[in-house]
Amino acid sequence: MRLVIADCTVDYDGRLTAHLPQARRLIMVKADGCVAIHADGGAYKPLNWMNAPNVLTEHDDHWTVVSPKGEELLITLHEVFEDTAHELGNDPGLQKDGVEAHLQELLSVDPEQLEDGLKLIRREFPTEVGPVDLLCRDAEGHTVAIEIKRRGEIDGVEQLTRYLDFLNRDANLAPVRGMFVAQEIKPQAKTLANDRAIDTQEVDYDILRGIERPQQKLF
Amino acid sequence: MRLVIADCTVDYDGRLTAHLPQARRLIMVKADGCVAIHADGGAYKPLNWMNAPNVLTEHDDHWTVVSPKGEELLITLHEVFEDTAHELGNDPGLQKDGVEAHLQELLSVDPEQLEDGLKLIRREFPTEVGPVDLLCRDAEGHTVAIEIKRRGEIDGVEQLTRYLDFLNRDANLAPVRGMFVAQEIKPQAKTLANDRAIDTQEVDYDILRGIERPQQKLF
DNA sequence: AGTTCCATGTCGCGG
DNA sequence: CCGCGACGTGGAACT
Repeated sequence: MRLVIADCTVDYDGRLTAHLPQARRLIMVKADGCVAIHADGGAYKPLNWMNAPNVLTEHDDHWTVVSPKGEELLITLHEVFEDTAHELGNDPGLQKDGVEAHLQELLSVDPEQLEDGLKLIRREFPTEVGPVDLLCRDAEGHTVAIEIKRRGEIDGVEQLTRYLDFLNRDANLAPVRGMFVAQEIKPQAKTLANDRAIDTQEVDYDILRGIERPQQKLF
Repeated sequence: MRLVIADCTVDYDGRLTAHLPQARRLIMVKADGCVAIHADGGAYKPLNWMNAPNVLTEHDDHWTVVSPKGEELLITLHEVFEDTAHELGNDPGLQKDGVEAHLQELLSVDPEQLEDGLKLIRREFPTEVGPVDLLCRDAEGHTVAIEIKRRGEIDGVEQLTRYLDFLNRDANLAPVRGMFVAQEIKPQAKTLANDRAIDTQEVDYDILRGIERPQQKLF
């Protein structure tokens, strides 16, 4: 990884056209060839960047970075204050916990957490417009399509609505009702779901995780 | 901006729980207090980060970064290879061109680029489910709701469909037809729009921009 | 390669 | 401060 601190001007021409006036910034060049221009604020997002793969060419007072997709970055260097490089090696990578896949897994193990008598038919049940997170049968034998999100927003309700449209065309499954499940459901999403007779339910990840391993709670 | 190259182990506990095994990485601390842990690849996104505001506390062999929202980052330093700091000052910021807002502006000036006889009623016409980009009246006096995207995908068609639902409940406006406009419309979006009797139209940003300043083209 | 959907999305704007 | 939509979204999983 190469780190350059410099007064620079930057021009980007690709998916849009953008320009950075002269200022002191960090230019980061990673081993995979990607380039990022950072200011001293604005979270982790750079002001400007080029994703790998790229061809970086250094001239006297400017660099050009060109991607095979026709994007181009021109970095004009007015004064360089530091220019260092370090071998970091391959990173073992991030281990995550607590995302949607895990929520889905927890609920597929025990759908009754959502409603008494609910039994899993299939996880990731395929339809022509994509897979339904959980397809279940309720206590009365009716089919229930369940969409799971970490955060329930209007898009998720639309997605479930499309699934329901298609599922209800299948005489073996119809009538199919919908259930929208998330750790947190936004008011607008709740309203839209209601309007379409889709049940909504908020779930607590920590409680579900606890339920998954009840033996750990005995002591 | 402070740049540290070090062998480190990182634990994050916040919106999710995550862990980074020991490896050599860049730790970037910006003036606003945000922290990012970068590997030597993976585009501009860091492996792990904390957005400002934060409290960073340095101990002998580890740092803790705590945000007021209850997120926490623990960086254990095994060996430090470089630790530098630079004053960058405030950045004048990025100047952009070519995004949706600009497309909307160009088309609002001259809706006839989309269809002969089309007249603007209002830009960002409000409905209960959000603002319609352009509301127009066509040559026959009928209302047309126009949704503009840079890239036309299925979500945009859904969005326009919701607007049409609500607009058509207004007796002063109904019947309202829809037009979906983008620089590029994906096949699936086109199919869905067709199925719902929504016109689709692809526009060329450069041509529109040229049309906006016809006087410049006279010479 | 093309498409879909998730994300610790981030960012900016309007209420 | 929250809600909502755009983003040069990026990235992964799947067809």
